[in-house]
Amino acid sequence: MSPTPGLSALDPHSASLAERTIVTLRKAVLAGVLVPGRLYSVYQVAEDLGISRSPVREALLRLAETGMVRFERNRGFRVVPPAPHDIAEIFSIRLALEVPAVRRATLHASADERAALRRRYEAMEAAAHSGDEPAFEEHDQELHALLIDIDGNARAGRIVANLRDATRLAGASTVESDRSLQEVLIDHLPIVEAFEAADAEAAASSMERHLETTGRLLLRRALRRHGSTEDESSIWDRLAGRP
Amino acid sequence: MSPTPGLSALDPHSASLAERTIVTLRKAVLAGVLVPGRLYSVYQVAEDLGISRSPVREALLRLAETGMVRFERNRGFRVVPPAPHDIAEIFSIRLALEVPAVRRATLHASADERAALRRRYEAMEAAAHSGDEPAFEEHDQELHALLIDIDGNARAGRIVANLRDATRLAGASTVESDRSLQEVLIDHLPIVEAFEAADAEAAASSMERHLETTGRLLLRRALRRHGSTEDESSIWDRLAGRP
DNA sequence: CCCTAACATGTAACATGCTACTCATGACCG
DNA sequence: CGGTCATGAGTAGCATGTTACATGTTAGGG
Repeated sequence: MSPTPGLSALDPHSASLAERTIVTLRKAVLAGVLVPGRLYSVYQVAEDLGISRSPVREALLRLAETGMVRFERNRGFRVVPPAPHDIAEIFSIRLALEVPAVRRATLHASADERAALRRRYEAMEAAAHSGDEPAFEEHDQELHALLIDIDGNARAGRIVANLRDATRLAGASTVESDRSLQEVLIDHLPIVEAFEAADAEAAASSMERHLETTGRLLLRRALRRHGSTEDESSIWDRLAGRP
Repeated sequence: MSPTPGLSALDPHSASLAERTIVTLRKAVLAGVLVPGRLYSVYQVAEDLGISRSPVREALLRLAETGMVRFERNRGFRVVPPAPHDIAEIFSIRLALEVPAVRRATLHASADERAALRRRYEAMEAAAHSGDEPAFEEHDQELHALLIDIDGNARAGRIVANLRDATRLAGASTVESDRSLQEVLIDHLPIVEAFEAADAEAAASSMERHLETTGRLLLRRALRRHGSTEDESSIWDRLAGRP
């Protein structure tokens, strides 16, 4: 059969409804439409979205696995902001995965990949200058994702993406109160520079520093929000310490 | 379609039905009741188990997330044995997570926890001596789980458990062909000894050695099964290398 | 004989029905 | 007045109905 160039596909076959619902619900949570702590029902959400309960339940189950949401049998479900301990767990794992990933990625990156990372960083930069925080967060996420992609470990990529999701609630709208976008931006710069210079060790240690400062910051916030008097460093060192 | 003999009876009577179905299906896969490659349907499995499609679908979706199973829209689902690349991915992640976890666990373990680990090892030992491979595998899994438990990172524990599951297919019934239970057992001994001696560095490096030898072994097997001529070390180093 | 397309079959994905449970409320009793 | 218990509303979890689609089969045209 003769191929028909230019007629490849009408969009990547629209994902399943459940899949799209995950995205929708994530946005709703981040936008504050779904308030942490309040009790919701699958019933109600399905009606609001104009779809049936099945895909909604499926989406929520997925989000429940990341810890973003918790089901209460015969009661409903809640959006749960991550507790301090969760933050520490998450960043401990991210440190373990992303630091070696960046080291390997730096060693094996192609010219195209270097250019792609640079473009991501410049997108972050632009978003920072125009003060577009949602876009900034988006590009931040994708920069991290790209590095893991280059490393070639798709599973690790999915794990890290899920972990990031779970922490979004702890950071999102309060980023600017503690740290300007500029500060977060320059936190990433050494990673990108070391990556481009093919200095794997420098890239790895830059990533380590970046994740540690970000993690500790979010941990402090979570402790404050919880009204806990516990010490940040003791929790951090216990779970994410690297002696 | 043909029935699936040997697939019946939901084991424990607790938790949700979907949860129990996950366990049942995992066992069915490991026992070879659900054959890799063959096309099954939710409909059929539900009937064999004497329950409805909902919990079965939910369970399969969970297993699909770990990569143990793959859905094909409007076709059915398959059990997929891990490809060589998957094995390398999985062990790369396990190395990243378990090595630091053991290091921290060793530093912070209580006397009770030391005793518990010792008991696990002795259980492995007993299973090895009596040649009970399923029990051996079980205790092996639980020894690793216990170490992560002691580290206190529940998320990491779940991640590693899922990864282990995904590789079970690659190892399971063929352990003895390449390696005796005794060999696997003594592979664990230095970890336990270092743990008891509170020598964190030794425990970490023993774990690293253990995971590397096991991972490489399973990788070789997967390559052979795939009829691939690719080099074990090039794949391994690319994904799990630690320069 | 090859190619095409209508058709039949079987399925995941989605929609809807049903049930046992949780919990708030308030009447009733000590 | 405080505590117990019926009761009713509302839900997750499970069961079942429905739909759109991917694929194997086969009839029909060249």
